[in-house]
Amino acid sequence: MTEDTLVTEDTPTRRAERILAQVRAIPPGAVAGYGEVARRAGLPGRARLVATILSANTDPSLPWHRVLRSDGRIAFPEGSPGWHEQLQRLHAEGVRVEAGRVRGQSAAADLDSRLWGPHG
DNA sequence: TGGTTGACTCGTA
DNA sequence: CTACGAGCCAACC
Repeated sequence: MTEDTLVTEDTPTRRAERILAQVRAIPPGAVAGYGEVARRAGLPGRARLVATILSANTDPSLPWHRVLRSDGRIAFPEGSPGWHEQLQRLHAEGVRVEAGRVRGQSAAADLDSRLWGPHG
C-alpha cells in the first residue's frame, strides 16, 4: 500500500459524487444516456450504477430527467408516475419526446462521445 | 452471510 | 421489431 494507492483510491461515495457531477453537467435542453454519464464519470460499463445513484438521489436541483436509456427512451416503465414526470420536465426544456422516446441517434450509433443537444 | 433487484447496455439470434 | 445471455454493482431483504 503506497501513497499512490491512497490518492487513486476509489470508493462508492466518490463514484456517486462523480456521477452526480456529470449529471449536473448536462446543459438544459440536452440529454445524455446512462452509459454516457457513467463513461464521463470514469466508470465505463457502469450504466446500471448511474441508475442506482439516481434512484437514491434526493437533491431536487439535480437534472435527473436529462438522463435517458441508450436508445433515447425514458427508463421508467411507460405510463408510470416517474415516466410522466420525466416527460413533462423534458418537454418544459424544449426537448422533443415522441412515444417516450427522444428524437435523434441512439447512443450505440456512436461510441465516441455524445450529448444529444436541442439540434439533434 | 448470501441471494435478489433494478431509472442499464451490448452482442447475438 | 422481439428475446436471451452476460456483464455490471449498490441497495435490500
